[in-house]
This record gives sequence, C-alpha cells and structure tokens, in this order.
Amino acid sequence: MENISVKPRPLAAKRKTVSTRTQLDRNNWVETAIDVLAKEGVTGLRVEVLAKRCGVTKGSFYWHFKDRQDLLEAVLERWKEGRIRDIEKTTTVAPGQELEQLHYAIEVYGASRNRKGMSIELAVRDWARHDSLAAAVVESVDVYRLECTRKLFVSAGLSDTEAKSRSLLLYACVFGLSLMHYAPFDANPGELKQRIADRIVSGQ
Amino acid sequence: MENISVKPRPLAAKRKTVSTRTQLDRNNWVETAIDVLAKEGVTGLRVEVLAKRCGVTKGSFYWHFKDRQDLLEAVLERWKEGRIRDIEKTTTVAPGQELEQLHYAIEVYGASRNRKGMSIELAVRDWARHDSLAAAVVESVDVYRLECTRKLFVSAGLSDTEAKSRSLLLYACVFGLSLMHYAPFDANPGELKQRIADRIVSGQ
DNA sequence: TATTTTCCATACGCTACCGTATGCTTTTCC
DNA sequence: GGAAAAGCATACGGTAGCGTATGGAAAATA
Repeated sequence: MENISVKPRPLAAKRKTVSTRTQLDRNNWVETAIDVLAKEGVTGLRVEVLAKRCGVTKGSFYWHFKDRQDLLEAVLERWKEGRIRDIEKTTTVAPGQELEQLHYAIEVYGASRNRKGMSIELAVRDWARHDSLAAAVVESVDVYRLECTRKLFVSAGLSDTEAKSRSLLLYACVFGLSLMHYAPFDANPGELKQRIADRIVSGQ
Repeated sequence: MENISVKPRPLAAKRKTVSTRTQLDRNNWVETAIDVLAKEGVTGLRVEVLAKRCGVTKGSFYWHFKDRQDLLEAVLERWKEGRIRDIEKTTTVAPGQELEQLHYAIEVYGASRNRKGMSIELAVRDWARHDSLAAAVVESVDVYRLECTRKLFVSAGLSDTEAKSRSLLLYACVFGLSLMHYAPFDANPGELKQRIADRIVSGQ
C-alpha cells in the first residue's frame, strides 16, 4: 500500500541553493545575528527571523541556544573580541609612525568603507542604553580603545592629560560623525574631515 | 426590572488620583510619547503602553490619532520644532560673546544636566537609522545647527571653511561623548571635557 | 432639558513573537 | 549495518501588540 498522504519531503537541498549546506553551529547563528544587528538593531534580532534567514526553523535555534538571551550574550562576546583584536591591530605601530597611524584610525572609521562595522557599533551602543550587560561590554571596549590611543599620543610626545583628552576627542568625534547627517551642509565633506582629523591629532 | 449584570462603573476618578483629569488632547499624547521615547527608544513607543501611561485605554488613542504612524510623525514634528527654537536661543548672542557662547553650548549638552534631552536626541538618531522620515528630520536639524554654529565661529573671526570644520567637530564631539562610556578611563572627566572644549572652540 | 458632539471603554480578530514538546532524519561511532 | 547521538521540523500554548467596531458617558449646544 502506498502512502496516502505524501509529505512534501523538505530535503536539505531545499534550504540552500545547491550544496547541502546544513549543520549550522553557534558561530553561523552569531554571524547571521550580527548581520541582522547591523541592519535592524537589537530589536530586530528575533529568533524566527534569524531562523528564516538561516534557511531553517527555530527548532534548530533552540538546539544551539538556550534562549534568545543566550544568543544576545554570544553576540556581545563575539563583538567584544573582534573589537579588541581590531584595536590591537590598529594601534600597534613602529616608533615615529604614531601620528600617521592616528590619522589612519580616524579615516578607517569614517564614512564609506567599514560601513557595516559602524552600523554594528551604533547598534551595540544603542543596545547598551537599555541593557546593562551591553553597557558593560561597551564600556570595556571603550576603555581599551581610549587607553591604546592614549599611548599613541604619549608616544607622539604629548603630555599625559593632553593625550587622554585627545584620545577621548578622537573617538567621540568618530562616533559622533557617524550618527550625523551633514551631507547638505558642505559640498566638500572630504576637506572638512581632513581639517577635523588634523585638529584632533596635530598641533601643540 | 433591575440590571442583572451590574458593570463595575469605571468612573473617571479611577484614572487619575483625585482630580478628574480627563480630556486628553494630541499634545498630551505627544509629550508622553517623547517621555517614553527618551527611556525606551522608538521601539518602546507602543500604543497600549502609552495609553496605560496616560491612564486611559487605546480607545482614546485612536480617537486622537489615525494610527501609530500618525503619532510618530507628530513626535518627530514636535521634536524638530523644539530643536529649532533651542538652537536659535543658544546661538543668538551679542557681538564679542561668541566664544563664550560656544563653550556654553558644549557644556549644556554634556553629561548630567539635560540628560533627558540627550536621551531623546540619541533615540531620534537611532530611529533615523531605520526610518527615512526620521532621517530627514534629523538631517534638517543637523544642517540648521551646523549653520548656526558656523556663523558663531565666523563672527569670532575664523575663516569660512575653518568655521564649518569646527562647527561639525563641535556637534560630532558632543553627540559622540554622549554615547561613550568612559567613566573608568579617567578620574577627572571634568578636566578632560574642559580640554576638549578648548580644542574645539579655541586656538588659531 | 433634550440632543448632538466629543471622548473614551470594551470586546474582537489578527499577526508576530517566545519557548516547549515531540518526532523525524541524518550523522557518528561501535 | 545497527544503535546512539546530533540536528532539525512541526505543532502547540501563551503573550503582546495593532487596528476596528460599537456602545456608553460626559460635555457642549440648542
């Protein structure tokens, strides 16, 4: 006797295009989550939305994660690690190259390139305004960043307090610029940014 | 024949404490909405939550507003008006007082005082990252702010491009500082801020 | 005072989520 | 190749939120 009710047979090939790309792990989920975080913010980080984006159902999600909070914590942890590595890479420099490196650091954050990175950054910071764990993570990253940049300024010859001030000014300005919409204010934003960067790293 | 099922009679006095403070209008809703916006962000702006906070039900809400979007637009409009007025007040100054006024503007935004205002500011800016109307409002406010501050710098004697640069630096720094968590970075944040403010408005 | 208008409560259907329970495949390991 | 474990689908109950419909109370007006 044949099967009367034939199921649609949701084969693995149905999920992804061709290659039977199954077997998701925590990393895949976290990466996808960070993608969504960049675009939608933390409130867009929904279990069933992520599942659809991964080509599976939430049955899979709850296999890898205890609950939504478990994912959120993993996202924060991963973001923090990535930032720490990035900071170390950006602020490690040969003697004499400190000012160039500072200029470079400013430029990397700005505008077009690293657009996704900045979206994540802003999403996490907004997240931190309503969540104490996220706030703690942001704070630790901030302190680490400020400290690394401070050392660069010190190496460049600035006094200790002035170095602290410049370091804070640098990051405040970088993040501040990223959430302003000043395109119609000036026809040549490139020159403006250059002047601002100079004022942050150069002089006295 | 008496009423078999006697309703609990939800009198007006049930809503607020004593004074029968009924009769909400659009303004009341918008003000409450901005309060919630400051604390929860735009995603916390829920119709039924607002209603509870106003001491009424959503039946009232949908009397004053077409839908949730209608409220959101009213909030944006009101925020914009308030900002424009505030900018005009802050940047209108007697000749010779420009630099003092710029210092004052920086100080007003910073830290403790005007805490709520900055919360709203950040909430609207995050909102603008996912909503084109909010983005347009933020942009118009930004351009107006930048322009007003630019004039102050010009009046203080700076060149036109330098004034633009400083104006942008000022607001970027103000907003950037507001979303950083740098408390453990320095024991004396007051001095740091003072140095930063000096670097923004003074020199050359 | 009677009637309209204003303002709000209540009840309803609908969708989007979360988290759990249960069973079906596929892989792993013996 | 068969048992155990891993990985996922499906179905379910529950909450929160949006918007509509409708009736009732309160205020304005005649």
